[in-house]
Amino acid sequence: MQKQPTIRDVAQAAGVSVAVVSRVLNPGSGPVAEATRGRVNDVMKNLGYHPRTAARELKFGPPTTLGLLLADVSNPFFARLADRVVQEAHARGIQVLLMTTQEDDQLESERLATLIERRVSGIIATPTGNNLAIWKQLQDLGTDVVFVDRSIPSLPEVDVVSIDNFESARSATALLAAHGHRRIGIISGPAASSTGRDRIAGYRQALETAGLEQDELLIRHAAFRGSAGGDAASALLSIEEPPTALVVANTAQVTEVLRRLSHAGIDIPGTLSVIVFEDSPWTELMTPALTIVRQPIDLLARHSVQLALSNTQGKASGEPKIIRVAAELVERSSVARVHFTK
Amino acid sequence: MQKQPTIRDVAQAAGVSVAVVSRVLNPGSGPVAEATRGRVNDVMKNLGYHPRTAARELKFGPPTTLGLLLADVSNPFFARLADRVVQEAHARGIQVLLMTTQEDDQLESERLATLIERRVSGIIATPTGNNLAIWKQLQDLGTDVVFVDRSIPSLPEVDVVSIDNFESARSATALLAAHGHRRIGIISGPAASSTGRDRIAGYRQALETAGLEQDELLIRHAAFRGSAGGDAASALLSIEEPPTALVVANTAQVTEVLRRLSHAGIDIPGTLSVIVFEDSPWTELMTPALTIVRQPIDLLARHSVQLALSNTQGKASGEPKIIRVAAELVERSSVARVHFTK
DNA sequence: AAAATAAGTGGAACCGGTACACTTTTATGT
DNA sequence: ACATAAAAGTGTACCGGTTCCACTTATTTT
Repeated sequence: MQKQPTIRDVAQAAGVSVAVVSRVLNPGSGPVAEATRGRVNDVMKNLGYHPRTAARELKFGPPTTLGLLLADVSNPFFARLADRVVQEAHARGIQVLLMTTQEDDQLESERLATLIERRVSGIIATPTGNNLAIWKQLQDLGTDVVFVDRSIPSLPEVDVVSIDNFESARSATALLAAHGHRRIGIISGPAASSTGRDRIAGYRQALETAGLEQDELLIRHAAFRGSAGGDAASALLSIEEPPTALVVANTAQVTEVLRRLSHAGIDIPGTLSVIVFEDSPWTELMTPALTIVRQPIDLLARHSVQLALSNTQGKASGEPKIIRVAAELVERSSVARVHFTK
Repeated sequence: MQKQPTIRDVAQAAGVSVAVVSRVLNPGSGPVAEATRGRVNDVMKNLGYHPRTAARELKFGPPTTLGLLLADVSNPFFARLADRVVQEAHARGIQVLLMTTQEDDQLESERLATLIERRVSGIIATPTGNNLAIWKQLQDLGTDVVFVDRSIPSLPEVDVVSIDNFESARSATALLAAHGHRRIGIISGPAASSTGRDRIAGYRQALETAGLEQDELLIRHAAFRGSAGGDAASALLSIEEPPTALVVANTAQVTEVLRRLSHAGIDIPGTLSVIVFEDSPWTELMTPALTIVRQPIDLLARHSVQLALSNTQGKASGEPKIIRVAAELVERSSVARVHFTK
């Protein structure tokens, strides 16, 4: 285990001052003779010298790190978002510190404290909905905060990137209505989440347009974690006049819901037509292939990273940005015309 | 946007020296009167003071950051690994810098350079197989390197955590043989990857034990990325005497293979029995439910983090550690007894 | 009561880079 | 050839923490 060489070691070995080495390290920061530059570079290579980021960051806040605070990376949606965010960031020479909250606001506040101490330049997050004071503090500190997929209404000054939840749920519901379904159920995120509320609103709008009766029994909120989705599905199926179609608008709970339907022996789409908010390759492999709402994760990632670095890159803006990208309804085989049993 | 308070601001506001504030910050580093401690804490709270990690890291290498270098987080296996690694790390107060290589050794070398500059204390990685010199340098620098899921044979001094690839493939193949299959195909990772080789070796062992003929046509290597898996599947099905059973031992390509089989209208398990290395919830939702090899991701993550921090935590060891955890064969419905058509 | 010990605090060097102000060398113009 | 400007290089303060050491005051010990 070698001792790590410092800039002074390099300077001495190359017979120049540290200032010159620093200039070689940061081209454009000052003149260096070609010959000297070559010599210094050689020495650095020989010594295996690598400048320490920590030392560099001490002088200026680092526009070199970004915090990515997600609920749960084992959820494919977040996993793919993470993948794209990391790629986008790397393309800009930025590193990503990944943290997870497990939807726990206590954990969230701890993670945020760490991010503050690291003085990250930006944070991309799926907020739990609490810790309002900390989010505000972050912004006051000049950190670019971007909420992705969800928002917190009481923090209107934070940038938000998400799909158009209202329109996505509306069009999915409308498709079912167009297939003749009159009892359409929906399982969405917690009522406290912006995502959940917007999707329910879109759902209601579609019902209204189609002239269908709204039945609160058909609307279920399920927590993001645990088996809440499965329970919601069971509950929906056991009501007096069960739905003939179902929109699963809680991404995190899609597999839970499907598992429950499968165990209950429900025939899709014979007994129940289904549309899910989930765009993983396996949805196409199912029997039947699932009709899905596809979220353009690439766009979400690109916009998020851009916003999270916008202030840093001088493009400071007055107004908070709200970016809504359109989701795509992909029709496959899990939606059927309704059986007119009565 | 406030100016960030420093330790000196706190010291002044509290009417003490910076040394005292530092002691309050690091309990155990020296005596502080109870009254003083309280006053300093109050001031810190009022000023919204947070010590800068960068400054702290300048004095000692940071045992506070870990690099996680994965091929691709959109692959559910890696995603869940990332999730668990992050949780394990957080439980120890460690942060995780997430990077992806897309299996590209050029990108890998760039990411590694960044990790060196950051002086991370440990790296958990799925190596591409190249960049040998850099990996060696990392170790010389005292960074704890842990390869997870794969290894590089020419770097025997690096710790490795993986499932028992040989045994997993052996038992999967043996199960198929026990169901009467005599033509068993396998799609595995690149021949250059340790994972691919070990799994093939286990496969051969099972065939030998069962007294079955080995046919090189039944063994296919598929790259981790792209549509290689699908092509391998098509190729397998079009040989003169096609297999009646298939082990898909390349985790990254499982969905590609299944998609191709599905499009080809192959009946599973009627025409083809299938076992896949993939432990996502959806494998149970398929029709038929897939027989899988389940990788104990929790264990992989826990051991990886432990090893990646072992030197840091003083538990330096002479010998490189090789940890193999057992994978579990979960029998479901995608394996049938062979049809004796001849 | 004097001496030894412990507790609480402050001063300043240090970590490894960056950048400003400054000096020395080389090139340019007439 | 000489003045002058541009290029190359140096010294050093600084970023924001940590820590060693010296110093003062309070508490014990004999």
